Amino acid sequence: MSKYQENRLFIHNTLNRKKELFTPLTPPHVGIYVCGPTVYGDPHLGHARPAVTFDLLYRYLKHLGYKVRYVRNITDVGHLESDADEGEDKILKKARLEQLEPMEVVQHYSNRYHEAMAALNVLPPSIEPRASGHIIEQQVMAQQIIENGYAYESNGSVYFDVLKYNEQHRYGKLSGRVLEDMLSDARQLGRQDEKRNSVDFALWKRAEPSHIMRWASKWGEGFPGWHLECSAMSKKYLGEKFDIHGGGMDLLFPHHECEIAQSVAATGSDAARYWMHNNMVTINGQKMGKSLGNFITLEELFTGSHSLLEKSYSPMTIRFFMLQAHYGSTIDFSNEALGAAEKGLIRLMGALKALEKLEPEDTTGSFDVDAFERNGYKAMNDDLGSPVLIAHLFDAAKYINTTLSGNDMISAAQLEKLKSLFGVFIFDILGLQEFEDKDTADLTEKLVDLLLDIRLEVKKKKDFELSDRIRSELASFGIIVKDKKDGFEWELKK
RNA sequence: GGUCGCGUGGCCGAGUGGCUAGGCAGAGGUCUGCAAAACCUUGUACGGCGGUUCGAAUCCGCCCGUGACCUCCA
Repeated sequence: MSKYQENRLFIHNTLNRKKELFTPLTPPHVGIYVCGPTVYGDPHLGHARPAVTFDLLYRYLKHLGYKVRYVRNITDVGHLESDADEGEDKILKKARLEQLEPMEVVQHYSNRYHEAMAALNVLPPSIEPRASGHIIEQQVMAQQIIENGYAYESNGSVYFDVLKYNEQHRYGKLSGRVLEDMLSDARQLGRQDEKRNSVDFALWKRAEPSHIMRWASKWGEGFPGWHLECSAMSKKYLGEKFDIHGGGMDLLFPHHECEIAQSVAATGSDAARYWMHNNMVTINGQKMGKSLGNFITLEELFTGSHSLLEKSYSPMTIRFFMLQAHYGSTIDFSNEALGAAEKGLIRLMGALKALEKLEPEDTTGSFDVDAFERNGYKAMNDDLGSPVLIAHLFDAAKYINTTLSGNDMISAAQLEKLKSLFGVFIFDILGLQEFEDKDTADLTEKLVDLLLDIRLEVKKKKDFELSDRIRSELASFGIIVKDKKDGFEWELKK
């Protein structure tokens, strides 16, 4: 019996705003599509949230024994800067500013993103498709939508006919919006002459002569619209109907609403069965934004090089901090909160190490390991309740420490099971890693220097027994000490 | 203005109609040459006002505060 048959996983489905029992379309296979980054800048805190959230989902589903295909795209074309002006592509704009080929920008920031995700121990997805690599698929889908009567060509661009679509389907079923309200609330937009209605959105956009990211199409040279890539690529790799679609809450409207409309218009299927949305990140209670001056990249966080940061925070601290909040809640970053998370993580990892030192006895200790197991899974089954799972881990940590200090005991069976569960929960599911301090190398240097300084003092006192012992023990670790007239040098032997 | 969400002890953050969440910080103690760690003990918590109920922080209404989306955004 697979684990997924024993565990009833409930996930919050944005489609009806309720927690629903997760049942895959074709078990044991699970298909997930998550909206990835638009690669035009360094990865920041906002990128980490969905990445960690859906990494947790991915890890848990795999742990339960599902065979998961996890598709997370890279958007390297198609996000318009603004609908009101020239509609300049973000990546194109960045390329202009930095005098680069657009694909250079894309490659550079894709690499940066991957580095940051690896540091956060976010597993790479099964497939990471790029929008620019799926122009044909997007054109085909746009054409299908035209043929089905839900899109029209206008002056070299193709627009989705939202009003027409809404006659037979409900545009707004995901975000809870009502088309009439949107129409009455419509703002005066530029280029509206091309669109039949203000709410229509582009499937294909004509490229102005200055636009260097362009592809040939039957409608002329242009580039794909904002939302089409995800519909086209999810269909290609997961099929017309798949299990879970994820992304940030900010994408709920219009992005995901448009995806549903496109999929229905093209194939008749509304694509995903479960829609999951992670909530946003705030900094000191404020939305993170470039204009607010509180925009923190992951590298700045890891190195502490931002004026708002009192110190650096390791990738694992960031990951742990995010997991201590439920993915559906906003999470506020502050030095105080991060510092608390860091200490908590150290405590947890300390208990993990303490586990190795415990000596089992014949008597069973007070901790109910079976209940710990049940409660851990129960927490995860309840819409990925990582904060509750972590709370249970802290309870276990307390028991481990109490036992180590001689105030409780543990049987061999308990110990074995606890070790196994700690491994499963901490490493497999939460995806935490041993605390790898980025300063470890620096620390080693300082430590050896300190030890050799002390050895110098010892030598002055002619305690050669101790000084020789320091040298030979260091040598046993591969550190070769070379005495100089007035000091020392040392090196690490390969 | 419209839509949706949130408001929990010094800080972060779960939860839920009646039973200790947890972490960090604080206080007292044990241990200790000192310190740290660990362990033990400790906190009038649930925005305000009404209502439903035997009982609400948990359900309903109103108000206040706050945030997200409505334009690109993770």
